[in-house]
Amino acid sequence: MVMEEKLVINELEQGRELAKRLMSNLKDTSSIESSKSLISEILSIYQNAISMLDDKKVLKRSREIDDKYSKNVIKKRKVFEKTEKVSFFVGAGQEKGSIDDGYCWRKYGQKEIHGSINPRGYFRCTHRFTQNCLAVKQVQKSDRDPSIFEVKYVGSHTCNNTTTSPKTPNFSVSTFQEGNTADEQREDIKPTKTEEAMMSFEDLESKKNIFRTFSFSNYEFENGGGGWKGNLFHENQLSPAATTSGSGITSEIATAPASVENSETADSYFSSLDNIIDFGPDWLLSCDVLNW
DNA sequence: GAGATTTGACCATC
DNA sequence: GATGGTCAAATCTC
Repeated sequence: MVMEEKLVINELEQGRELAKRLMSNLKDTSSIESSKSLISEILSIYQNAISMLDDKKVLKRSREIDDKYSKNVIKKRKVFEKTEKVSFFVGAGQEKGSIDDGYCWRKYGQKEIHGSINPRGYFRCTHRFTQNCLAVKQVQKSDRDPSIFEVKYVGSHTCNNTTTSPKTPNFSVSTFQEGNTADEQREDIKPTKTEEAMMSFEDLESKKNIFRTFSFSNYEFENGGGGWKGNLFHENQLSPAATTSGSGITSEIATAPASVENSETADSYFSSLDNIIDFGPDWLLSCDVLNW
């Protein structure tokens, strides 16, 4: 085990001890201030641990990219120069119908993913060749909760075309952005062009709201409409309505814990943390206390 | 017939 | 060698 990993483990162990103390404190309603202080410490420790892991990852990625260009070889397997990956968690009851995100997607592949029950669908922008739009998304039904779809966006739209007028979909969203620490993600959320477009038509009051689980009605769903060209919402062909970049380590994770497993970064962190601390109702309470 | 989806094959990466 | 991402021919839908 390398030194950095030992340090991370040490940090997490400290967090575990603090969490235990926090649990004891929570039984005593008179020690709320003390609990808040402990929570701050815990968060700081986890942030350190995550940052350590992130630094390692960034260094590794940097080496990969350097290798790619130094060899001047075109790789068929995509090496994303842009690390913007977003996961969406589409709520229940949406297997049928459509969520129109205003962009036109074309499915170009589907794969059985090792360790996953459900296949992953691969979509790219219809205008890929006409407008050189490199936006891509991957859609996979959650193994834990079949009513949830996990959607990963890679790249942003450079095309001008949108398929329809803006829609108001009904889905829950949880996001994370690869390569950023949790605090950076919360405080420095910069949407892509796609995201800006989506936010404008969804009438979201602020970027902060994106990181709250939300749902609102969708006319097409509720009326059984066949938007999105009438066929994109069979199980692996959905198109969620909004893209947001930013943190996955937000309250969304806590509100949709069953859905983070395929996230490349946040899920691994949280699956580990989950073994250390039992994220129960108190955890959600803690998030509220800290204004997450 | 045009455009979208399906699916097996190919290939890069790990 | 296993896995995941993409290609492209076959097929389907409108």
